[in-house]
Amino acid sequence: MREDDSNWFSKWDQELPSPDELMPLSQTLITPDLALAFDIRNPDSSINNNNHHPPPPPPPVPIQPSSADFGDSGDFVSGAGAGDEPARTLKRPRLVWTPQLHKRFVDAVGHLGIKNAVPKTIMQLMSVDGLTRENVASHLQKYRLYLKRMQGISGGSGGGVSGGAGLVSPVSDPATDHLFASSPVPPHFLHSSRANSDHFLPFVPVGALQHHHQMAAAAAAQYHRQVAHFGSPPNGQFEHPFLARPVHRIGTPVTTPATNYSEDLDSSNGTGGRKVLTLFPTGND
DNA sequence: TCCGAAATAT
DNA sequence: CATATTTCGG
Repeated sequence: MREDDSNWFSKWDQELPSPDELMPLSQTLITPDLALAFDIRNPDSSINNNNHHPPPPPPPVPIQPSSADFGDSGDFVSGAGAGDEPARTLKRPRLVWTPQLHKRFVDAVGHLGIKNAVPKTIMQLMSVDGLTRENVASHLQKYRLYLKRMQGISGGSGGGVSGGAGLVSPVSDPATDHLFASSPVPPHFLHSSRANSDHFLPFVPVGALQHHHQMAAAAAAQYHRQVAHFGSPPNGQFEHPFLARPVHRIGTPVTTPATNYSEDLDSSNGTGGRKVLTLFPTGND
């Protein structure tokens, strides 16, 4: 009996290319644009890490910077093309759920249990800066649908598919695998509500008690449209998250999967270019 | 207030 | 078309 028999995610460790996931849950979700805006560049060479104060200013509350002119309609800054002001009207761009991010999501849900898997809790457990409840809620919704779908198909509790050829696909459904299908799904997810508070979790709710942080997040000027969009293989391993900077680690002799390429995919799509902020996990997942 | 699903936008 | 955001009802 292995000790990890109960942990379904333990398997992932082996499957995952980077088994070095020993860090407590705590990812600083930052958007590239944000990082750039904040001037958070990676000091090449040299270990940086200054204990000195953190980067300038995470402008805690960019929102409502000055209550000088609001209150009455009239500020329709519609045009503003070039130097737009991100100060007000903070419209968060689109969130890109990367496999890694999704994994975290599933992790949290798995440990909480479907029953307690509520957006707020999940969000807190994930401890991902920048992630908001809405984001999680939306994703959670889709996730539940996905689980239900898969269960209905493979479960076959209904019985018989009389007449029509049932045709059940064990895994990887062409119509279902867009993101969830590629992510590990806890087997015992849809169990009946079970008493909670039993899953021993090696999890450390770091975000649970966040220090006094005041909703830092987004805000910053968004200029260039950086779309880091890495394609996702149909049914292959996830690719490594693009690193903001080549933080070459000494080890890693082999590996070095060249699969990581940030090609500039021309956004010549119907809608044209789109600005998307991608949250990247700090570290490897 | 928060969660859940629908509706809407991209 | 798929996915994420926003709105609406409980």
